[in-house]
Amino acid sequence: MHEGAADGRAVVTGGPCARWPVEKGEDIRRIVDRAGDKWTVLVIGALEHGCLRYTDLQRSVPGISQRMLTHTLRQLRRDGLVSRTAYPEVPPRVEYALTPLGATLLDAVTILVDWAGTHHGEISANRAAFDEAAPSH
Amino acid sequence: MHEGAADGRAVVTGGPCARWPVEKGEDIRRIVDRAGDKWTVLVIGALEHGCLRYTDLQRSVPGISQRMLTHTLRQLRRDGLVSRTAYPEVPPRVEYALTPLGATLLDAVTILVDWAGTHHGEISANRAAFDEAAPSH
DNA sequence: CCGTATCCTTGGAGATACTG
DNA sequence: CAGTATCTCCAAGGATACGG
Repeated sequence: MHEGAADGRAVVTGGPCARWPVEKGEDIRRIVDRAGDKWTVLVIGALEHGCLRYTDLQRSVPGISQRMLTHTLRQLRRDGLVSRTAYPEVPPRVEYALTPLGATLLDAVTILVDWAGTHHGEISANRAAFDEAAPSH
Repeated sequence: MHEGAADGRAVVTGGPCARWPVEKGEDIRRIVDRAGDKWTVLVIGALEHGCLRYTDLQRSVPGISQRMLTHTLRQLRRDGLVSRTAYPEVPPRVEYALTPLGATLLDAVTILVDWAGTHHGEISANRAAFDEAAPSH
């Protein structure tokens, strides 16, 4: 880390630090991307209280399309975040539930949601003020 | 909204609970959406150590285009998450920094990133196993 | 009931070129 | 240096219809 630049010139900004999940953390970036995904968050949120079946999930996550529900569930299963249990019954029944790993993600995501809930008012106010200052451009 | 259906039918799964950020929490949903945004996360991550100027941010967040950097910064400023300071100098200089509010978001997001880092290996393994079990379909 | 397959639209995002 | 403006592309996602 060659900061400091002891030449008397402007040092203010700190330079290219980026010890964060860039470069090397491509994988992590993709995971965060998925974890922050709109439908992902809502689906695992819906599974917070226990297992749900397909149609229940559809009802629990208003606005989601079959396509997206199926797709999201597939990703989550693939990552081992939710489990799928199919009962070979006359009217087919399939239940989805969070895995232990999925539960830990729920925790992390809940923090973010809580953050949004806590500061939602402040942010709205900020937006209003900003838009006020910059009418349309 | 004609839900409820008090007809005594199947109750197993818990029904449409969704005491989560659905319906009413449209605002929260949008905030989470933004907070989970790829570039947003990377930009505030880059600002973790202090203020940076425009070009420094470009270097700190490899792969970001000017368009996206400008756009992301605008959103963040609008939400009051980062501040912008322009110095009226001969070669223009503009510095961006996290606001206190932005710092709290960084905390929340860091938890998610840490989660990704912690379970990244496990997830990769899960994916491999899943893809193994379902070759192409 | 539980999905998969297909079409089609929208806007997110990169590349490029230009101003203050 | 610090952006803005414009074009284009592509893929995420909704609607719909069908299969197990």
